[in-house]
Amino acid sequence: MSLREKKKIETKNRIFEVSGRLFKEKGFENTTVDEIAKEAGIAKGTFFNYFPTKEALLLYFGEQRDELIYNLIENETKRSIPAKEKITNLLVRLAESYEKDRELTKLLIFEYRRYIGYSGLRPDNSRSRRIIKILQDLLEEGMKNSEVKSHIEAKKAAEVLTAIYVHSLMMWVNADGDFSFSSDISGKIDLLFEGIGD
Amino acid sequence: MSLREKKKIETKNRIFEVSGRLFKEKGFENTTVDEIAKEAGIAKGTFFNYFPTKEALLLYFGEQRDELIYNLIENETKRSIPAKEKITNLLVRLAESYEKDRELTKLLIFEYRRYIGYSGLRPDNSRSRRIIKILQDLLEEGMKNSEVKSHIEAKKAAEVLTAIYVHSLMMWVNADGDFSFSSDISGKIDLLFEGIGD
DNA sequence: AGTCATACATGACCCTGGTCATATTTAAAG
DNA sequence: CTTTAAATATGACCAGGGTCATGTATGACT
Repeated sequence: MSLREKKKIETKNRIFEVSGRLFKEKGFENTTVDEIAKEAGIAKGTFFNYFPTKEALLLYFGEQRDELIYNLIENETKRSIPAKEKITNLLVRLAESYEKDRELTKLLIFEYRRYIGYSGLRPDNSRSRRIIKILQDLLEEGMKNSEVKSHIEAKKAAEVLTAIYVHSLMMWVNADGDFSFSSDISGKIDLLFEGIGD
Repeated sequence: MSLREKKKIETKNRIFEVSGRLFKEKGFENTTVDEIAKEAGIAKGTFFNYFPTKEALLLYFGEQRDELIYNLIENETKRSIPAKEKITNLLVRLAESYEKDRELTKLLIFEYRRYIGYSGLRPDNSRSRRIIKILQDLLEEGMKNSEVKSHIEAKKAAEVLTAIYVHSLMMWVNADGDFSFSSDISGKIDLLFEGIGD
């Protein structure tokens, strides 16, 4: 590893850490790129060598967290409990991981979407793709164990679960602890498993 | 109505119409407040007397459309067909109303979420509250007609339906006509009505 | 009709995200 | 060791959203 590579990694990390701190202190909008650069000890223009836009910091934050969480969670889904419980635990666990940095999480959820919406890029959307894949696998496993009806389309059901999760997460993040995510989403997953048609 | 009130309404409408046209032509980001103001025949600073931010145009656009659509749709739900079909028709109808202005819709969906996220207010959230209310009413009616299980919590089920709708709408808007919203959401509503647990 | 208060219009200015010509540092080649 | 190439750093500058001191138009009151 050359000096260049080493310094590059260090600088990027320093920018990332400084910005994370400032976002928590003052919020995303009230934090300027200029002050991030100053605190990180670089020129403002240099910032953009590392992150293409201010919002890209949020994406990076999301990526960093994802790597950590999904590995933990994928291990967890290997336990021998019914599919429904696994799914609920997974989604509750996911939500809990956001508790520590609630403000950043809120920003990530809302700004991330804005960024995608404006960029004109077809969102790779690997994040929700990944959740859907995990849920789909769990559902297919549940089919093998006769816990999930075998004729349903697992991908579609996984998309429904993802929709429930995302929507509930947004309500929860906004509610500032006014209700229990766990019992809220459990109730909704119950509805899906049991069905509401008479 | 004084001359002042009259001119105020006219100016606001003119700004709104001009901006709507420019957004379609060039996109939201590529349209500047300066050119909107010029085309509307006002000074740039005057624009902000009518709309607090550029993004507020999107919210206003959403409000205007809502008034139109919900009235049409509330009438439609009075027909005598099963609850499930009513719900599906409602959501498909809602989505179809966005077809004409797909790009604006995409922006509106994202911007609306951002607005909620940042408002710091407990979101009155009248938009999704309204959808949830309509869906809840439909579900309760379905309970009376033995089309929906009577022991379920209608509000929670309505929230699940809303989550499915919003998530599917975003996927559809992003997919640029790569799949049929109608059959996608019908399949998901089927899953919810039938249940996936074995 | 004249005066005063209020609402609205204006455009110069400010701030911030981002750009890019220029300078500096590091690594590779001879 | 010297030269060249590539990578990175810098800060002046630009564009666009938004602000606000100043000017103008309208309405209410006498």
